[in-house]
Amino acid sequence: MDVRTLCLGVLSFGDSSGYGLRRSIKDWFGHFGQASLGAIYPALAKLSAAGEIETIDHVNAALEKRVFRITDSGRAKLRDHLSSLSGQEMVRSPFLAGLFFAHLMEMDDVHRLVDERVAELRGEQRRLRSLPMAEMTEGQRFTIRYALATTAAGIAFMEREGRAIITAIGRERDSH
Amino acid sequence: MDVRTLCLGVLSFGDSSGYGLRRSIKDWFGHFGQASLGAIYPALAKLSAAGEIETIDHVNAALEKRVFRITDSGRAKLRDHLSSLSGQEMVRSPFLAGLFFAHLMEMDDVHRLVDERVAELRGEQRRLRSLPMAEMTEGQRFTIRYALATTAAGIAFMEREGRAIITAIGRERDSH
DNA sequence: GTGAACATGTAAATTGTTACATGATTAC
DNA sequence: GTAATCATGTAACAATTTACATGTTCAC
Repeated sequence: MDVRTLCLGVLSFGDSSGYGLRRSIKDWFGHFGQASLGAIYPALAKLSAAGEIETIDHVNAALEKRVFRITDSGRAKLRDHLSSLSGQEMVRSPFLAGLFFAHLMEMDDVHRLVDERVAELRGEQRRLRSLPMAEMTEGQRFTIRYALATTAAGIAFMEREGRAIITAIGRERDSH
Repeated sequence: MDVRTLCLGVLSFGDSSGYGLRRSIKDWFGHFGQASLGAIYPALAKLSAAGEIETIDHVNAALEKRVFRITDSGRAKLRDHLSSLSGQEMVRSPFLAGLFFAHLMEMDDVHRLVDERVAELRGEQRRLRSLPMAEMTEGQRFTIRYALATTAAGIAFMEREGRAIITAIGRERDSH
């Protein structure tokens, strides 16, 4: 799902500003997609030009704020994208990349990487648990349970082996 | 890790052609990074221009094949990149995106998505298990165990809830 | 009053995907 | 002979990141 579709996805639940979209994408979609502001605003411009979203007039002189609403054409486009999704997952993990090349790194950096990963996992767990599951559809709850299951497995693994790998890498280094 | 660094990473283990790099990245780094041929060849051109890799002369008139070798400067660059890695992970999951918006999809598409995800997970598990862990460094083995742990959690979850979610979404749809 | 969060946008640069274009080798 | 795999590269296009540039509102 690219940024354009992610935006349509959020807007299918209700109107939002560009800035609000960033928050929503981070908070609700964090476990399967992400988008930065610099990608969102151009995406919004393209969606507007294509008539898939429209700007809602809105009374606020001081704070410059544009609110967007998805159109019927936009809803159709979203459905369109959904029907062509695949089951693949793309993971980019600087953490695992670092560990894979730990033999070329400073021990301090390896240590930091492990600590950061644990913090990230716990943060993700917190985010997922704070989502209002009671108000969600079956599909939405499913994605959260799935993400919680893999996150929990990551945390359990790190708790079991996170400390040990540091000393193991150190030992391996000494023996060469 | 971008494609340039991924290439340097493979080449730090031994010489390779552009085509061979694609295979190696898929087979060894599949759990933390990916790169297509259309990205690898331009990356190789840039690395050559920067003197971080060099072409090895090589006797084969018929089959056009260039073999690359990492230089000292390339090894330094790789170490450089490694020291600035972070513990974040970026996941792009069309599968979870689809499930999140299952209420807008055809049931057939949801079904297909679930089946594809299970197949992907099993394929990934097979790939990870086929890697020669005995010949690897501690860090490399760690990345494989970590990936196996999260993959196994994904498979277990799908086996537990994969069938049920289809019927649950169907029920939810009927009741509205 | 100060810092965080809210708010919008542009632009340069980089990055990457997909398709095109071509041809050799290997195993069945 | 034919399909898969090996092999290199380009080009059009799409997408994204990061930094720049500016200003408001709110809570402490």
